[in-house]
Amino acid sequence: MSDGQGDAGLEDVVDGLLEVTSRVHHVVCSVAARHDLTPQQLELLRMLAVPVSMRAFAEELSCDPSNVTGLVDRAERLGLVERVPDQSDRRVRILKLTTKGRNLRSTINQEVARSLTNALGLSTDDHAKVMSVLAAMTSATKPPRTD
Amino acid sequence: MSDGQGDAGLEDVVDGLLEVTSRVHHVVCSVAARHDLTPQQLELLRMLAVPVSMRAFAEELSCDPSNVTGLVDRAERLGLVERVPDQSDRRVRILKLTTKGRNLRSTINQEVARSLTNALGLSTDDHAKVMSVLAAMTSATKPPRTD
DNA sequence: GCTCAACCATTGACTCCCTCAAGTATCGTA
DNA sequence: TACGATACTTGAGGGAGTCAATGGTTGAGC
Repeated sequence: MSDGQGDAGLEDVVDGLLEVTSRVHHVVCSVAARHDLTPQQLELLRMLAVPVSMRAFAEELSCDPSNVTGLVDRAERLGLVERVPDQSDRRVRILKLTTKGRNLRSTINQEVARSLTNALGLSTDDHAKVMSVLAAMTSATKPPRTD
Repeated sequence: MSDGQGDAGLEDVVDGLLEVTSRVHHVVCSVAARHDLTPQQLELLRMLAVPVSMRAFAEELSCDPSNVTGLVDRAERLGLVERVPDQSDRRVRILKLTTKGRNLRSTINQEVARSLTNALGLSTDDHAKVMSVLAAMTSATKPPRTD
């Protein structure tokens, strides 16, 4: 519509991408709600496959460290995660899932996979083709630079 | 890892999907921040291509109507949107972009498209292949049922 | 025509998410 | 040992979101 015809399909790709993103978000919220979690708490569980420091976690999330404090406060209150003091540096707290947290993480991962499959019809698609498209997108630039 | 080999690739597809979703979200937040908007305000602009009632908007967003009130309050304060009383039903307020809102919407759409292209390497991909994958996902089930 | 249930939008109370600015404790180094 | 960096926390403040309750409006039945 705007300039030529070179990018004829780009607008559609962008719209499709945003639509898919919206559906994924919807699925994630729905699974989270089922377990009385916020989407952020669910994301915290997903990211804690391996213990990390508060600092490292804030960087992975690209957010302020003080935000992680609050996030972890609430997750700790739910008994999902614990702060373990680092042996070599007493300033550092290592975030680790509790047994309850690990179990919930596993359950949630399964439910997210199943719900996404239903919501997006993943099972009826050619996984290889889908993967190649997704892989191309995520490998384009390693750091999530936005511009 | 879990059961057989039938779903061998599903876990990877899910992970890839969540990774792409995360990157898209990051891009959207970044574009929004550039214009002193929250991601939700940006989404509001995107969705208001055509005027709708508060009620209809809440349904599109799958959220409580009172949330829309707040969202629109802030957008109105920024001069991006206005509430127009409906002629045929005086309970209803129609949401309409102002000229400023329409201009910003257009700018933002371009910026989102450009940033997504950069962040996900869309330009180097085969648009047709990407579109066919995205279309399959969004057409799988019309209503965004999550389960 | 009048009444009453249903409906649209708003308000207030509450929680979570998030950022920024300060503050505390610890580390590493000179 | 003193000092600048680093890791985390705290407090203030605002947006996002839900729920319950309220006011104005509509529409259907009597």
